[in-house]
Amino acid sequence: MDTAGLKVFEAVARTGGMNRAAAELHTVQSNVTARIRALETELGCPLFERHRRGVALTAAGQRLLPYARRLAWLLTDAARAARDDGLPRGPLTIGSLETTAALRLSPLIASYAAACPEVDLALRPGTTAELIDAVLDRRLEGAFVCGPVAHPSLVEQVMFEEELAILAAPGLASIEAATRDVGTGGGIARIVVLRAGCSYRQRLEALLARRGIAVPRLLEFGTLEAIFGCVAAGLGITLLPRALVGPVWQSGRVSLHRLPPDEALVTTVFIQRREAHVSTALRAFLDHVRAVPAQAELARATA
Amino acid sequence: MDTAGLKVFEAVARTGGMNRAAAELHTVQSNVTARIRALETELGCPLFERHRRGVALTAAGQRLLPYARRLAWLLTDAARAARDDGLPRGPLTIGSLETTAALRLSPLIASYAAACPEVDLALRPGTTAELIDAVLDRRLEGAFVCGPVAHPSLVEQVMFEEELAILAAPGLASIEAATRDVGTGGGIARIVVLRAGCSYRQRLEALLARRGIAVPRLLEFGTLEAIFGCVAAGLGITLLPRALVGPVWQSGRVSLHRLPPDEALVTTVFIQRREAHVSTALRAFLDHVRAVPAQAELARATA
DNA sequence: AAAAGCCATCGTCTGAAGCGATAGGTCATC
DNA sequence: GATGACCTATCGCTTCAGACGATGGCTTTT
Repeated sequence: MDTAGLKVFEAVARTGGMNRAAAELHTVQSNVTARIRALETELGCPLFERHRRGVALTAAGQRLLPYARRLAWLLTDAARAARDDGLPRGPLTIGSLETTAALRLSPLIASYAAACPEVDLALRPGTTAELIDAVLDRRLEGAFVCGPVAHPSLVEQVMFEEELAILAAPGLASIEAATRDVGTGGGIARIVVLRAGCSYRQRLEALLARRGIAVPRLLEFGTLEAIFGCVAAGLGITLLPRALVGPVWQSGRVSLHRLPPDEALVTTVFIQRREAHVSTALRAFLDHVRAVPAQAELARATA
Repeated sequence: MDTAGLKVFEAVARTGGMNRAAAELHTVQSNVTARIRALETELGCPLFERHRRGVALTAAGQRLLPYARRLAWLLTDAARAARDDGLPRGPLTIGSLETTAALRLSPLIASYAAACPEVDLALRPGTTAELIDAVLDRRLEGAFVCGPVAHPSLVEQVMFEEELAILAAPGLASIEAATRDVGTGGGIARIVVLRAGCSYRQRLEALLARRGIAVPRLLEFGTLEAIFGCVAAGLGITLLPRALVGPVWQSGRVSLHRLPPDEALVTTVFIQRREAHVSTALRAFLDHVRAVPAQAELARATA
């Protein structure tokens, strides 16, 4: 049993046919048949049921398939690990919540790019659920998401702690006033969220529910700037990290209502696949993320 | 890059020479050289430094080596998983603390062997540290050890909860009396432990230390029966699961001193390698272990 | 100086595996 | 039911990766 044979097996399983697998592997069908037969002979049990319109995995094949996939991943990881000489370089694709990117990462990207010019950094926004899927699928080396995650094939480390706050139109004296306005509706006051699966949406809905306010209608926007403008214009309220106001947006355009700590505090964690190779580029990025805010804190403290 | 090449690489790295690796792999040296060269060409970086007396791994080779090992393991796991048809059979090698084996597992082994006659069960005793090493080394499929373990490449599940108690010679009225006797020494009273690395030894020493008693001299025996006889003869005290007295040994030969719950309770966990194939034989064994004590409890409750 | 041990290289040869063609089966359409 | 589309199994041919054995160069030991 070798990797070549398992690659053929995986392709047949995925495409559901030996002809299709042969086309994908740039070889001929007879070859695929022979490899599968050799594999079946070696294992002593059939891996596919042959049907009129293709093949289907047997139980043994289904047991083997995840190993074939992991083997292929491990092989690419091995090559990457061996070639990685400790200097940060090459592609680095990580994901992040939109808010974390705006508030925490964007100031770091320029300095990271300057420190590691050989790295091609890609930062993909998404919701926590989307990013977890992408990391599990190996489309991302890791991601900043809303913690805790507690997934058995992921490891997580706490990177930031955010204080969430209600953002509403200026002039509303309290959360209660803001939420009452949302509750009564009135045609203009709604809750404004970034995307349907946004991590902070459930939190805002739960928060309103605890105050006896039915979840009102949603406004959904693709960018943080649109949300901010919308809130400033008095169209609704939203729940976002308090620190976004000030460094990212000028204060005064919205009123900011703080929440009790148990409702306000969320951790932002960085997730990676367990047992995957951590590239030097990623390690350098995480070191950078951890180091720079600490320096900023230090500067503020000594100022 | 394929498994054959990586197997050669692993053998060269382990034996430290191409000739030695060739002998081990039942091939000729020129072949090994060629495979290594091909691997180095493909990866674009040298894997070995050639010396007078053999070869040494470069940094890249050291990065690659763990992947080569994991690949070989994954391959054997894959074959096992594919061949495992859901019927418990084949070899099953697990480890256990001596006390857990005596108290919990020994009554189950006969019924498990009857239920799964095709399984060749081997139960290896050891200390927690030894068993953890053996599981990590893949010499054991899993082991019953003193929890919690909290090792990143192991998963653990709580299987039993034991109440530890001090066993001493009959006639000692209290723990204090027993420990005082131990503390004063007197030439005959010592603490008796199974083995140097025994899980309960540190616990007993800590327990004595909390009572202000310096750790006295040790008596060390290879079997539980020897310890029991030794304690019964008044040579010292020991710390063992309370339930051993009664089902396993006749009571009356020793006096049993209970401890407060925070000192007495220990969990016995079953550990396995994370992401290793769980054989049907092992799954059946764990089901058996979980099911039979429950039935015994039930029988006792309805009696 | 001789021997032993190590790795690199080369030419030879074999066998695993790729290729192409063919056969045999089922299903959909006419 | 004939035909064509589509699938897998099998066979003979061919090719190339890789195993083999011999040789050479190097260093250390005796």
